[in-house]
Amino acid sequence: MLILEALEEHGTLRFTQIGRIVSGISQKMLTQTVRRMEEDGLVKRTVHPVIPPHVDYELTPIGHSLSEAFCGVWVWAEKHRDEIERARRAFAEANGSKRRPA
Amino acid sequence: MLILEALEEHGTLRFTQIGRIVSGISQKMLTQTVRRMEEDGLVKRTVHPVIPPHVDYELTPIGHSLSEAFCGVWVWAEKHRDEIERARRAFAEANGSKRRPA
DNA sequence: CGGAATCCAGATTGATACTG
DNA sequence: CAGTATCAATCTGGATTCCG
Repeated sequence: MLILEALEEHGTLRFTQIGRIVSGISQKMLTQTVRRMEEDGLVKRTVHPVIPPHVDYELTPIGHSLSEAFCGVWVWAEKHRDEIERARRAFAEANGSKRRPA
Repeated sequence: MLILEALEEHGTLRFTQIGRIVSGISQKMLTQTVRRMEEDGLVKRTVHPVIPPHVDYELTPIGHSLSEAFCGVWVWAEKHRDEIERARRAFAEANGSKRRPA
C-alpha cells in the first residue's frame, strides 16, 4: 500500500526514491514488492540502458484504480487510528490485568 | 476481511457459524483474528453463560465503518481479478521463459 | 460449543556481501 | 544505481490434543 501511494502521489519514481519515501523498507523487500506489483500489472517498470543504471517505476491504469479503491481504507485508518488505540488500551486494562496480575 | 464481511452480511454470528462462512480457516486463526478484532474494538463478543457455551459476535459501529471502507477494495478485486490473472500469465510467459528455458 | 496449549514445517524478513 | 545471492532469525499458520 505504501509503495502504491508513493507512486500515486509522486508519479514516476526511481528505485531509491521509492525507498526513501517508504522509509524503513529494506531494499530486498522493495525489490520483491515492486516485482510482484509488476507481475500483477499494477506498475510499469522502465529500464534505461545507461550507466549508472536508471529504472523508472510508474503506476499502470489498474494500479491507479487500486490506489483509488484503497483510498477509503486509507481515510478510515487516519480517522479511526486514535479510536483503535484507545480500544486496545481499554481492552488491555480490562483483560490483561487478569492474566498478568501485578 | 472475510470475517468482517461475514459479520457485515449476516449480522450476529456464533463462533462456528463464522468458521463455516469463512471456510478453510483453522479454528486457531479464527480465534486469533476475532480476538484481535475485539481488541481493536471492531467486534463485540458476547458470552452467554450456558451449557453448552454460546458466544455471539457482532460488528461495532467502527467495525461497520471499516467494512464500508473496504467495500471499494472488494469491488475492485472482483472487477480486476481476471485482469490480474492475465497480467501474471503474460509476465510469466515474457520473463519466465528466459529464466527457465524449456 | 468455544476455545487454550503445544508442536512443528514452511514462509517472511533483515542483514550482509557482491555485481554490472 | 539497481539490483542479486545467501544465511540466519523470526514469524506464521496448520494440525493435534485437551478442557470446562
